[in-house]
Amino acid sequence: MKRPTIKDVASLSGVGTGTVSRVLNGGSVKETTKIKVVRAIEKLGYQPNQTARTLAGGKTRRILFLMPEVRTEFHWRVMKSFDDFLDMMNYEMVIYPVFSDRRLNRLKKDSSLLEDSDGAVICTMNTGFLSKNYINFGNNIVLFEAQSEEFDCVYLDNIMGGRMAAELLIDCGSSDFFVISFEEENSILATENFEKRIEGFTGVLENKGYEFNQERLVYTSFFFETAYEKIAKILTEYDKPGIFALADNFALEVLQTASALKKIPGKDFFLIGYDNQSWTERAGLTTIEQPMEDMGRKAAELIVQKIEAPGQYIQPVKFLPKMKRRRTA
Amino acid sequence: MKRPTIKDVASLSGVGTGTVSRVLNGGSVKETTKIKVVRAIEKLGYQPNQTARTLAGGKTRRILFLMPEVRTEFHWRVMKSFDDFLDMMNYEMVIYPVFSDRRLNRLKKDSSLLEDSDGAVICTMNTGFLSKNYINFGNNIVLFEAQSEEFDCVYLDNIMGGRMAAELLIDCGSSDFFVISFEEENSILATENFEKRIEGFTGVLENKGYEFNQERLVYTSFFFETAYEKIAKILTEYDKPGIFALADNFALEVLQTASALKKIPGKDFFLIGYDNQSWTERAGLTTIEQPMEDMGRKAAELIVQKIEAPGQYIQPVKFLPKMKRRRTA
DNA sequence: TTGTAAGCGTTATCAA
DNA sequence: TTGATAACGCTTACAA
Repeated sequence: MKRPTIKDVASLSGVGTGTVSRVLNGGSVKETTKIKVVRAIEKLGYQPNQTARTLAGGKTRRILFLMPEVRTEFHWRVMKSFDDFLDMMNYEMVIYPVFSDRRLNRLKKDSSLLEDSDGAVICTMNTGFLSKNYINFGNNIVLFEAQSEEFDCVYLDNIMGGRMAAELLIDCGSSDFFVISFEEENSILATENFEKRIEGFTGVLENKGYEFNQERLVYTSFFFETAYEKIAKILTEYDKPGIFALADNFALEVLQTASALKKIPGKDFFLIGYDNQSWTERAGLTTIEQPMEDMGRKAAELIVQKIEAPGQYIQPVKFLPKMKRRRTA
Repeated sequence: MKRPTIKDVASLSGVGTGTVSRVLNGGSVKETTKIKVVRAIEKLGYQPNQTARTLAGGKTRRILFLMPEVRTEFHWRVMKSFDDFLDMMNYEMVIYPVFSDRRLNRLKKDSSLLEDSDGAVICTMNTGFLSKNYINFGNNIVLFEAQSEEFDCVYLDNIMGGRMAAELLIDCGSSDFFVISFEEENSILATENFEKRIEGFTGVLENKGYEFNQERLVYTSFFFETAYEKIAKILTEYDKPGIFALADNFALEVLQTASALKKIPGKDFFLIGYDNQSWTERAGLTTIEQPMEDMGRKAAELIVQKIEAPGQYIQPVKFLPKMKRRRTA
């Protein structure tokens, strides 16, 4: 049994296909005919064919969310907030995980997925590939966690975040400073964000005459704690070291190492995280907040705006970090 | 500037569209004309329009992966392995995260997304909603981490996993047994898997005359460690307790609690995790392996098979858990 | 307010 | 081996 088409609906309700299309898409139709059509639709269990719609120039009401990473609390919360707004506007979100170069190349090679979407949000990704014109996104693009002159974008002022961390740590009385960062596994993941945090951080230190060199940059990983020894060394060899963890995840590792060593945060050492993840308040971790929900929602607003009112100017939206001061610094 | 179509290629190379289509899809074309066409394609930078292809009767070569959870190592690795095979077969994977009832209802209400896919894999979800016929998936469905008579499915024998845990813990000499589980946040997430682990576990205990009641079931959460006190109590009040953590995540919490309490795993208490996550070997955690990569690949094989050779029998594929014995038990 | 018909970019059939 | 042409199911002028 074949699936009913718009023609079946039209003939069953005794109208033209144009009329059916109009009731489907909200054109003006007389109330009585509308009722006839709706009844036929229900009777047949008709569902419009999305492929045909797209080909005919219609909208999909679907937005593609490109993300190189989906496992972090940050991305999870951004995604949910993004979806909340989209749902309200009657759009649908689909995730395209870009966890490898291969996935990215696939997208470049076959852009049908993008064409089947009204727009795309590109999240936490190196955007170098974009300007190379590899991909024709049809212009409905919003960048997330990236800065750009050419595209609408939503990002946090990471340099300021780094500065705030340095200033507070200095205030606390530290004179030896360390940064905990991570080793990237995914070359697509935008690391500029982390570099800017470091830039802001070391900028202030230099300014105030403190030393900082590459040896004070410790690498761990997002999902496995791998820097125990190095952190332990910092905690034991320095007096009141000031540690800036570029993500709350890393701060957790410091906290646990300290706990094993019986070092007390806020007294024996000072620690600042980044993100303001949900567990940090309970843990008493001083951290730099990223307003994830606000940022996710803003990205959703921008992409919907672009779709529904094309031809606007590029809007770069900068969010400001906020210090959440708690026990560790 | 409009994107070139097959017509542009045809006229530039002086052939008909049918011929171009044939070189694109591997029909028989004379070598010399083929060269002309290929040259035109390259010159124009022509890319076939997937939407038109689909409408003209083709497939989308796209598979939707429905997941209620994307943050765990388990789902991440399954997803990657799944994608590896799909990519090899020239399919494209897209994720539809089902992190709320609302998302699920959306899918029920508007199934265009599903129709735009050649098939769907439904992962770790309560499948009750499926039999209600809410969704017409066009029959290309594979269930993952769920058991069913009506659908192809890939799952692990969780009852056996539970049994193996109980037997080993008994062997180790424990006589007090505990299970660490989690509190669900997402009603769509299939909890049957966890229930079956418990079922197998307690089944063996009862059989061998050991007591187990609800009070010995401790709840924590996947992403936040919330059971410190309860675990500490178990570790201090019982002699050589045997602890079965229903996921490695929970086992990690036990390990950390024990470390703070100076209790030695494998001596003061025995601990078995579940999954065989990548950090467990280094940590010396005894755990029950789920062959994530094999399972992901199998699901990919099944869905491709269903798409390319329809009308097969339902295939339920059961994987067997494997004990990875290490220091903690 | 409505129906008709011309696209949208392919694939597939059928003559040539 | 080819080219012309009819689908595929919809949207959207345009005319009535």
